[in-house]
Amino acid sequence: MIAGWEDVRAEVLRRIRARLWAPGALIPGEEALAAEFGVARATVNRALRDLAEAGLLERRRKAGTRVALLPVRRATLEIPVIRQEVEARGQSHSFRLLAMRMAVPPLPVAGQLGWAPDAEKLYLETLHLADGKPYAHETRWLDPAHLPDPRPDFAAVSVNEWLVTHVAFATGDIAFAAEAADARSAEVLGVAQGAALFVTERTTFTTETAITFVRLIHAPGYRMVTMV
Amino acid sequence: MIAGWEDVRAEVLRRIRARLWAPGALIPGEEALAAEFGVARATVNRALRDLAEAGLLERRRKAGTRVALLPVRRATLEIPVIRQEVEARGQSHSFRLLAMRMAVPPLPVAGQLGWAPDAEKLYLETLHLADGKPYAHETRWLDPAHLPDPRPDFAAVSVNEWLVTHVAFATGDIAFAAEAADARSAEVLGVAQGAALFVTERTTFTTETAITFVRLIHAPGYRMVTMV
DNA sequence: CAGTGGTCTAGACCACCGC
DNA sequence: CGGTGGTCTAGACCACTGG
Repeated sequence: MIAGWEDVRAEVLRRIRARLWAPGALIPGEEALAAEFGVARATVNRALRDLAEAGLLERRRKAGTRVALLPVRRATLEIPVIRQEVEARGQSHSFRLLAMRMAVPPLPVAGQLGWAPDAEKLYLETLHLADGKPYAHETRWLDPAHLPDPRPDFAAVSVNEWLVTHVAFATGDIAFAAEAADARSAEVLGVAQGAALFVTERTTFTTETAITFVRLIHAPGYRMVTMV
Repeated sequence: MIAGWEDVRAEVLRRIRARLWAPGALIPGEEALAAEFGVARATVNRALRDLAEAGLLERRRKAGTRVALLPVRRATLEIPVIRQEVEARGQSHSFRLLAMRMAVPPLPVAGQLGWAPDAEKLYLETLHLADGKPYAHETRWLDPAHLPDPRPDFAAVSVNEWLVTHVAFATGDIAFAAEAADARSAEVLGVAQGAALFVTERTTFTTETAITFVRLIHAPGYRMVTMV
């Protein structure tokens, strides 16, 4: 018995899996499916839209709905505040502010953020600890124009967390890579130079200008996991 | 003028950014917002549901809708077939099947997949090339029970691609990590042992049983990028 | 131009769960 | 228990775009 949109989705999914509807094939229109399942068209729409967002269907007006030829796997990553991430592992989080100074960012950084190439910005370096052991080495460039006049005490509240809770949500991009530990990260994290480390880079923009660029160099063994 | 659900979403987002609705605060109910914006409640619902999925709002029946205290950043990764990934970079994709044999998987692999610890499975090793240069080293364990009787010619069609197009869509998990190149990967990819490499691990299940476990060891310089 | 998906509406019922 | 979000319906109009 098909009642809700999740039932519709399940049935459509079954037909795709069973190859009743082969990859690339056109499936019946919303109206037809609504009639077949005995539900409203809006209910079918909800189900098909969900499958399309998952990458299993391709929908175009007038052209109809097709089973995706090469279903793109979409994985959703949750990127929590470091403190949450550490505490979720049952460890206690702490951090040390290693450096905070005004400086001119490297050209590639300034370029990506759309900052003037010789303008001084705030540079922050933080070591995050889990149960007192090095967890991640954070280096960050921050446009101080986005800070309130009495600057927040970043030795008490981590920059990461202050920004998340006090700066307007914005867009940005995230990149992941594997890098060999440089001298500084090796020293800070207590690993050998050249060790393979997982690096996260995030750029955050408000509607127009870049707020911050942060590199998070994770201690060895770090894995980023997601469910599909 | 607010007309569609995207307008509602934009306005709600504006109020969150402007801190008219502070983190943790209860926002008006759907009925109230619908009245204020002059739209149907379903339209408000669509907008708020979208923001909740994005991690900016927390919604609970009876409790109402609150602005998330620590907005979880959610990033959606698209994990294409390797051939698509390479071709999207404007390069030509090719591959070489380096090994294909029946063998007993290592205990951790068998364990994670729920396979009997001493059952033989199909082991496949593939080198993917972009413009003829090593792009990724793929090692895979595959349950041959999911293959048709005349086994597909994996020297002609990459395992990756055959599975995507011929095996029912399923669930699974994905993990990313940085690892030092072992002897084999170093040799195959033409890099020094110990080089920092980006590794993707995927486990794929049908409704009940595991189909395959694949490790993709990317050549140096690989970056996985996502937009938020 | 006509068919398909995208969306809106007004009203309704219901599941959940804080109070 | 009662309020809130979750969902369904029937009908409608519209945007897009393939033929």
